[in-house]
Amino acid sequence: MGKLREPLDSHNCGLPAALEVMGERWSFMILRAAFNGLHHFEEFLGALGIARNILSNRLARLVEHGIMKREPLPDDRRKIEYRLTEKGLDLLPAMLALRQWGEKYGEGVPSNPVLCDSRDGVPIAAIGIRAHDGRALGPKDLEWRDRSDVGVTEKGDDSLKRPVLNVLR
Amino acid sequence: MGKLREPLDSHNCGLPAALEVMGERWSFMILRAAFNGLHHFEEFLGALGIARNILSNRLARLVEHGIMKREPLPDDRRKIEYRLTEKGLDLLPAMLALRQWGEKYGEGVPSNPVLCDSRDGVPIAAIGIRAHDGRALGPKDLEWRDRSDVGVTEKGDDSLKRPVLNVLR
DNA sequence: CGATTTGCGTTGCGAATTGCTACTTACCAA
DNA sequence: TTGGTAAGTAGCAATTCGCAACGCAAATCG
Repeated sequence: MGKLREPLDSHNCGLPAALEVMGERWSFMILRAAFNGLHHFEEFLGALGIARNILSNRLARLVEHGIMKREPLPDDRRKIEYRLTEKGLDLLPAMLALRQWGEKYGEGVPSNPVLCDSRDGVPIAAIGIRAHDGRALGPKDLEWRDRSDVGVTEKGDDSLKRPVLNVLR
Repeated sequence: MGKLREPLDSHNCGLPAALEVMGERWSFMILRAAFNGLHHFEEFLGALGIARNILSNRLARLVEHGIMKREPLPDDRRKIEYRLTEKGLDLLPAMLALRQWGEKYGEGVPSNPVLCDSRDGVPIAAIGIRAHDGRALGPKDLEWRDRSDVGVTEKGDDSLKRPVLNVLR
């Protein structure tokens, strides 16, 4: 039957790579705190209910993977500033998508604060899937295609195309 | 800028709610497998390198939280079909955002298969943050605002003051 | 029919991870 | 010097993970 059954390991998917760090407990919560303006060990410690050794471990791991950077402050050399790197900032869409999902299905938890367009102060749109030209796409507008088949044929060989909706039913 | 320091617990953020299930190990990988068309216990078991008891536990938990549904097949009552629910399908944007991030910063892992617009077969756009009207936003176009401040006109512009809850989808 | 295989799940146990609490080291301030 | 703060470590209990073996009902085979 289906020829398109893939190994699912990290050789053909960025998801395992992403989860290597962000899949660990507290990673996303630490990141959220960082996005909300926290920068110091004791701040994270107070805001999340995390144990010291775990926080220490996670921060080291996030730094190690280039998601946060660690630099001692010159004016008080006890203090260490943890800041998001570019790589860390790039996780914002994933984090917001997760948060919006949790908010949609959670027990009436209206998230706060809310991320807004600074131009007009209006909250951002829901994170969603869009076509290359920006059109919003729903589950029925989507299909998995083999990478080698992408762009070359438009309506030629459909043998490698799979509708996403067969997942639903 | 100093006023916006929030408790970060699950009372004002959907992220902890989302992580309650999806933060556990293997949850995202199981979901990815489901999105790729796997439906049965032994299929998941073979595709991911997961232990039986863990898979059993995770599937039960995903079902328990309404992310997947479990139904025995009538033609072979040994077989159980695990399928994504609507709630599970709604995790696709978050999963894709994570995957794209992992792919961007991973060791040259071009993900396969690729999600495409079924209308023209072109791969979808990168998951990103957009304004309510669809404009793509960068990190510098964003600001956190208290929920009570959104919708009540800012900068004297009343044309956009309608309370935006779920603009898109 | 009886024997074997298949699909899904459970149990037991050692290993790894987490969490709690106390301790340490470096620094600043009086 | 004394006291307090910031970051990190150490020890130990509790939880979770992972592997292998076992259980069991439903299908399949001879």
